[in-house]
Amino acid sequence: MSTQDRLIETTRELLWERGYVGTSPKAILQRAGVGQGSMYHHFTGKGDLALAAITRTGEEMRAMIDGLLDAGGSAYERIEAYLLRERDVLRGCPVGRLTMDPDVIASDELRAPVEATIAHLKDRLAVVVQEGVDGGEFAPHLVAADVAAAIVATVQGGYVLARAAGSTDAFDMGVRGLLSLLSPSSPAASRTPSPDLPKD
Amino acid sequence: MSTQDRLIETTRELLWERGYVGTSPKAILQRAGVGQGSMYHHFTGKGDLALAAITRTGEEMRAMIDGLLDAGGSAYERIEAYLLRERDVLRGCPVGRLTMDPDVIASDELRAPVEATIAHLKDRLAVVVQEGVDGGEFAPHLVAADVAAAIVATVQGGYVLARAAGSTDAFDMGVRGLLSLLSPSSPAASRTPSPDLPKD
DNA sequence: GTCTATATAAGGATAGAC
DNA sequence: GTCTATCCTTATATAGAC
Repeated sequence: MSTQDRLIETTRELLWERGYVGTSPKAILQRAGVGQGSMYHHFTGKGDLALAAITRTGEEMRAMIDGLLDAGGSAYERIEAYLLRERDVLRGCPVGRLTMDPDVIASDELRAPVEATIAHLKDRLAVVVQEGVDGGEFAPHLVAADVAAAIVATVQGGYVLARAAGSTDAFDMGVRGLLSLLSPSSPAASRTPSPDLPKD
Repeated sequence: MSTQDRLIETTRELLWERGYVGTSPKAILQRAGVGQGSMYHHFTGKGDLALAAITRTGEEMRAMIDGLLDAGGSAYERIEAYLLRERDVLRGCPVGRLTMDPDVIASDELRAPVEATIAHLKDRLAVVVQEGVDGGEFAPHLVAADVAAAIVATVQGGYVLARAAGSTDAFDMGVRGLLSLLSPSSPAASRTPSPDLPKD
């Protein structure tokens, strides 16, 4: 791995652990094992390096989301797959946590990849929810975009609950609660989409 | 207001805006308009002052929650009142945002009031949800504690979505999505709890 | 390209005058 | 109780040697 890559990867780790304001160039350099000069050779400064790191984290997350939602199965199953995917819950979301960082939010450049990643997740989920509504899996009055936002919010908020309590339990509870609301009629039944009906 | 109170109030503001790692004693003193000596006279240091500030914020929030949930109305109405209460959405939650602060999470003392506040909110909502289930307002298969966690998570995550997008819209969408899931059968109908039936 | 040295400011706390 | 002065460390960046 190149020195430049080492810097980006180390920065990704530290941004995840401590956020932007909590991460110093010195901490990055020490953990990466490189000198000051290398960093300022490849990047103009802390912000520039953080931008590269956040961008890469966002790309990775989008790829993971696409992988989960592109897999087969009913709408409910794909949403369930997203909600139940393995996570380091107590570490929080490497993208979402940046929204609580004042310097990230204050910079349109740093916020852009965060916004793009969250928007992508919401949009992809909205399509799945709409498919579920159209296929009769979900209640017909549901607004796909609203439910998608609720799904993303439940996950992001689940991290908050878990970290507040110092335990992953609250995250799991929130996810279970949301899934139970998504399947109101038959909680334990296998859910097969009803066949398409002629629309007239 | 005493100097001590000025310090606490100013610290609450800054913790809300910038979190713990992003808030320096110097910034507090400048905004409060007091000298170094006063702070170190009343508090042992930054952490001690932050503890007082977080504790007060937590107490205020708990009082507000109780006020909302103690008010009359159906279970749905009280949950709706909590979800739709006026908020400075783009500022985030003054308690929840602290869970993303590495130094707060690393300190059991600083985390305690955060945990207590979130737990109180979850517990109070769980009681309301259970009342809604028992009264026939909500689907009988719902687990109150799980749904309560989903409600809190939707709000906390809604802040994340809103701040990522730089707009309050996503917060409102998530709340609408959750409310629509809570009222699956009759989205627009007025919801009157069905009368209690004898339990045997 | 990478390193060490240096510079300026800020973070966080102490000492002691008033 | 409150203030200013001082102290040591860290944050962030630049300069220049190799």
